[in-house]
Amino acid sequence: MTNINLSKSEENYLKSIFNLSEFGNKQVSTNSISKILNIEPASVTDMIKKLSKKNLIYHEKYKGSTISKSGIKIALQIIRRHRLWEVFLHDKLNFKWDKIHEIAEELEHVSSEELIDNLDKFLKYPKIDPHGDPIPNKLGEIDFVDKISISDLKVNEKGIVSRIINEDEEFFNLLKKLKIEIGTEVIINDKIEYDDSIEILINKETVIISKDIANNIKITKI
Amino acid sequence: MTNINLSKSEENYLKSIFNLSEFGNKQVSTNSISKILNIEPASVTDMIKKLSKKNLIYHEKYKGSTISKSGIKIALQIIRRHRLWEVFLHDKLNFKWDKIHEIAEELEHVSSEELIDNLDKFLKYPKIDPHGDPIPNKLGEIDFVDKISISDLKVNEKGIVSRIINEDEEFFNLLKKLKIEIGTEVIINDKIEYDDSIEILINKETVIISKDIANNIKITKI
DNA sequence: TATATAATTTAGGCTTACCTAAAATATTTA
DNA sequence: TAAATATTTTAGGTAAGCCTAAATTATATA
Repeated sequence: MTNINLSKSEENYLKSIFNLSEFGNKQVSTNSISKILNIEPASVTDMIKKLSKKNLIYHEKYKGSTISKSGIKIALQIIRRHRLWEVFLHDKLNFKWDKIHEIAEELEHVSSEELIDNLDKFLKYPKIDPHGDPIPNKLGEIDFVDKISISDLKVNEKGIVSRIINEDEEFFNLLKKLKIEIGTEVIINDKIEYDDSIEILINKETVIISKDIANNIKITKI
Repeated sequence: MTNINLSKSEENYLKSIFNLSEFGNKQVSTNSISKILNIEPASVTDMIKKLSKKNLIYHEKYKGSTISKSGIKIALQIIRRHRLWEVFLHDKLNFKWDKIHEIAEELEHVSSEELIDNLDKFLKYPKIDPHGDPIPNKLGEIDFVDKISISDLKVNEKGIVSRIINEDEEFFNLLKKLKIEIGTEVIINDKIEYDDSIEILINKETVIISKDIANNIKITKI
């Protein structure tokens, strides 16, 4: 079970396929990979063939791709690297929440296992990254929590912000404005039927957020 | 004066050419680049053309290559990244002296300037890396010191080990055996004419080292 | 200085990872 | 369900960065 050495491209495809597959459970279309990676469908087909030959994914012509057990294992390692670097960049190098993703995209492809394990130790084995996403451990084990977003709460229910899905700078700025960060307590005041927007109470202030925003903020119900 | 974005290959060539040129002063042969990078001379010629077109080096057909001002500037930035990462790996992640080079070879190509500046700050602006090599600052300024090696000392002269040139694991193990590290005080007991080996006193122990070993250990005369 | 040898370059090829255009297949809709 | 549309694949092409073999130029040596 020695680790195969994958190229940066192969790693990026595998990571995207894993993410799109919802932890390996869904078949992934060529088009969706194309969109996420900003690469033409024809090129995606090429890479799908390559990854299939390496048994990292299974592919049914014209139907879609499924990630294999070994593919998942590798994808989780890449995600582990990415999230550990994000913790480092945020906690140690004082990067802002919205800048870390881009740099971690590069760092995640430096593949020394010893490097990542030592980094993990140095950071004192963090469980989540600065976005609240769980960090897989050395074995690829990961906590599957926080599947609830603000929009899943009912009126008067409470939650603590645990994870931010959208990593764009604009979204980051919005959250800053709303004074929402990981750990913030949120209470649902009202759900507005007209457009599914939600009135919430944060830090004693009432704000209305759209359904889309609410979907992007995961919480732990309390 | 925006930074050109170079590929990993281009960066490696530029760094090698800079190193071989002795800070830009010497013309570098195609063959010497080929040997250092373990790439066939014909391929080196290809890349030389590419770097020439970008004005990072000057090339005279069949004669050799000289690194340009802007080439030097970029090379120093790559060296800066490499050495800062080495400090991080050694001081923060507790990597052994002989393992850091290989990993830093990868990390040095992650080119975010902000990343390197923040790393520099986090490490408290170190002046030398774990091998004793000086770290260029943000502007590419570098201390040119430690040009003297043990073999340059005369009998009875003293020095403090400041820099280890050879970065191989074997050399590292040898130094460990000899109890030589950066900061160690060395006194020359005798110079043996027969093969130019040198008898030195370290930590009250007398050892004889070959001229080659002595050449690879730079010192500050005291 | 002529010749042998060494260094360098040119020419042509390969793989990776992308592309566009066209063909094949699947899905939606009338 | 047939036609229109969307998705996916195939075919053929490109640039980067490497390769080998052969040609060219420089250097060393007899």
